[in-house]
Amino acid sequence: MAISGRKEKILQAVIDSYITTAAPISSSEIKDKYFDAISSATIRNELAALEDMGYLVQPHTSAGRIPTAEAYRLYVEKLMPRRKLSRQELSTIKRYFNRKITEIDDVLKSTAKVISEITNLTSVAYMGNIETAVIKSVKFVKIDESTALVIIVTDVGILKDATVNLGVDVSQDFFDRVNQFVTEAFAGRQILDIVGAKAEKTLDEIKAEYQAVYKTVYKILKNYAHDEAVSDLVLEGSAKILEQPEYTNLTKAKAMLDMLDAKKQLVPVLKSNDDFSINLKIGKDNEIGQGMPECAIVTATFSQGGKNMGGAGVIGPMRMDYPKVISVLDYISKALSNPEYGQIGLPEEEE
Amino acid sequence: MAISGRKEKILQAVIDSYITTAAPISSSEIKDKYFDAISSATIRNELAALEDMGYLVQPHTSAGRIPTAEAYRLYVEKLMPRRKLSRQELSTIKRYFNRKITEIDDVLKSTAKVISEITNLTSVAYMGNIETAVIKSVKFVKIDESTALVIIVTDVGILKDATVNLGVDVSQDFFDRVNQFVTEAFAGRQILDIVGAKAEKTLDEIKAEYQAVYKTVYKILKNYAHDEAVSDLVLEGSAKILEQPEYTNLTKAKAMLDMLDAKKQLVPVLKSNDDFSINLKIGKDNEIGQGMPECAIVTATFSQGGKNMGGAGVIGPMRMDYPKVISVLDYISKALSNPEYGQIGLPEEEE
DNA sequence: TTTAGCAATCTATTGATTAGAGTGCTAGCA
DNA sequence: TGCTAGCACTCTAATCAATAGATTGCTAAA
Repeated sequence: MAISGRKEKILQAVIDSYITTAAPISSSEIKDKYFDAISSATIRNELAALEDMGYLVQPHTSAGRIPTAEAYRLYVEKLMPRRKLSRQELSTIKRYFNRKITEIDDVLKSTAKVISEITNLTSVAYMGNIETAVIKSVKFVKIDESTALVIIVTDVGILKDATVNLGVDVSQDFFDRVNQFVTEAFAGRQILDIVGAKAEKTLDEIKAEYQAVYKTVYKILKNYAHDEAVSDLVLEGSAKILEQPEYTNLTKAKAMLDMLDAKKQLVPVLKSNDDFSINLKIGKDNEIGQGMPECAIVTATFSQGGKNMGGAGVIGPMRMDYPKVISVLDYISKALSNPEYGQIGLPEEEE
Repeated sequence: MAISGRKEKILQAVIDSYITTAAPISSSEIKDKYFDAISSATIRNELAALEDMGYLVQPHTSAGRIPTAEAYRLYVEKLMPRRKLSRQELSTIKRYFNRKITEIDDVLKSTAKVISEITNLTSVAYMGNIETAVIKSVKFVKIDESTALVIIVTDVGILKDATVNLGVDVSQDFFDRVNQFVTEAFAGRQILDIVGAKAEKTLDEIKAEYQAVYKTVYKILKNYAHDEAVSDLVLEGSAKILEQPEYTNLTKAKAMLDMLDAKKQLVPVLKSNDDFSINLKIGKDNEIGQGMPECAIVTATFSQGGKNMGGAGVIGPMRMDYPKVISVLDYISKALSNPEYGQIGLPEEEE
């Protein structure tokens, strides 16, 4: 059923009000604050209709109305006023990204922090599937007599490096040759390919002296392809969830925080539906097993060269300031997708 | 005033009971569960005396007694039964540390995780002052045409590297010479010395082509000497705080979580009193500004070669399972202080 | 189609009452 | 001198009834 213009306005009023006050709104309150021209009784009729349509509910008979998940969805898609970031918000973002940012990890941390600060919600940032990254080069760097640092450079950044124990002291010359060998062996290929291919190069084909390093790199890549996803999820401001009135109920708060603590569970929810740049999951959309409390998750993805690099977003009550959240996410998503954009993503080089 | 043997036993009974039940204990309950030989009236007298001595309080007149911070302190120092780790706990620890552990960061994460899992409390792990680390070598590694990775190897581990933009494509030969130069310039010295010394080498003394790299390394070290401490603090299981009955009060819970969120505040508290291997801060000891809720912080430090490397511990209600907490911390502290101990700290090298 | 009016419903708060827990004190006993 | 039984006293927590207030849905009239 199509929704009339007046109904739309009333629904918007209810949502606007609920987003700021967190309390059910009554027909007379709507009249006073939003519609001076029509009576509360008329509004009541409209409210009843909106309730029939599934956009509103009453906590109990003698209470006002609150929006349903369906209402929020409509709100975000059609009703919501679009807004721009304020000068202050923009400068907050810039401030965060002007710090030293080197590894992928740092980008995630900064992103999550700034989103949480501006929206006052729990935020999350994660990296896209690293498996599809293409390796550009591999280097062994000698650290001391018997250990080396393995550095794997990919098109999406430097992988968190690992040290390996070589057992014996080896010459610089050997390192040079090894580096040439491993780069030749791995460069230009996707991690997925390398790990996925069955018994790709039998070890026999490899010169004996390189077998150990080959195995080492292979093992590191395999690690990344599998369980590493979890560590590349950064949460910020999980305590902020408690500021929301919907989580004054301690049981709900606990459920929420537990879910956040077990980051692993979040990954599939966050990574699903990555087709759109802004993604809204609300109410039933994001059931994680049983214990998932009612909440909304808004995420934005960022990509470079058509390749999905990762995403970031907020987790909070369904009643959240969508215009603000979406404008922030939109900005940051664009910024991260394009390093030139506002200097974000580039380390500051001056003093 | 000295405390009689029977008072000690009664106090211990009160604390034992309170640690497990979280409820005030009455004189008759003490009699039933711990002292069948003497009457509840006698126990009441002793309890009144212990209250006068400052070891017990009553929430209200018709309630039982609960221990004070003072009581816990005495408990940990004298009364508490020492216990060993169970086989299961040991295997949990081993399981955590058998994963790939490379950078300092990973050690902190694993340490925090395992402590939190075993004690069921919020845990924390941090790195000691990096400023006193002695630099062993510095390396620039070429990543692509115009960027390089800076690796600083110290006696406490590899510093998280920063990428720098070189602007122009430089030859491998240049890298080799640069690496020799920076290592000569910085190796063997404490970060603190380098940063602290005023205008140590005027840039004029340095060959023009090396000035940029010199400045880069200097800047990185300066960063480490200052604000970097915060990122080297890992928290785990902050939601666990909500499982404790003392934080069913939402205001208290919020205060606690906020404090944990603002990791920065924690640093001075954690790093104070690092003289002892096990450190107990309880009640008033750890007032952080105004909002700090009543809680206990138990930390252990670990060191290598007499040098303080960092610490780890738990944060929870004053009523916590001290015997367990302390035995875990003690074990982990020893393990981390000595890499040979139980294979902890060494990456597994097999499959 | 809108609106005024009103009965009906439900929540939230208050106050009073009660049952129960636990203490402190007193007086008697070994 | 130290222990204990007994009892009055205090405080909490739970229950219940009563009340005030909020908000609706419905009806009938404009």
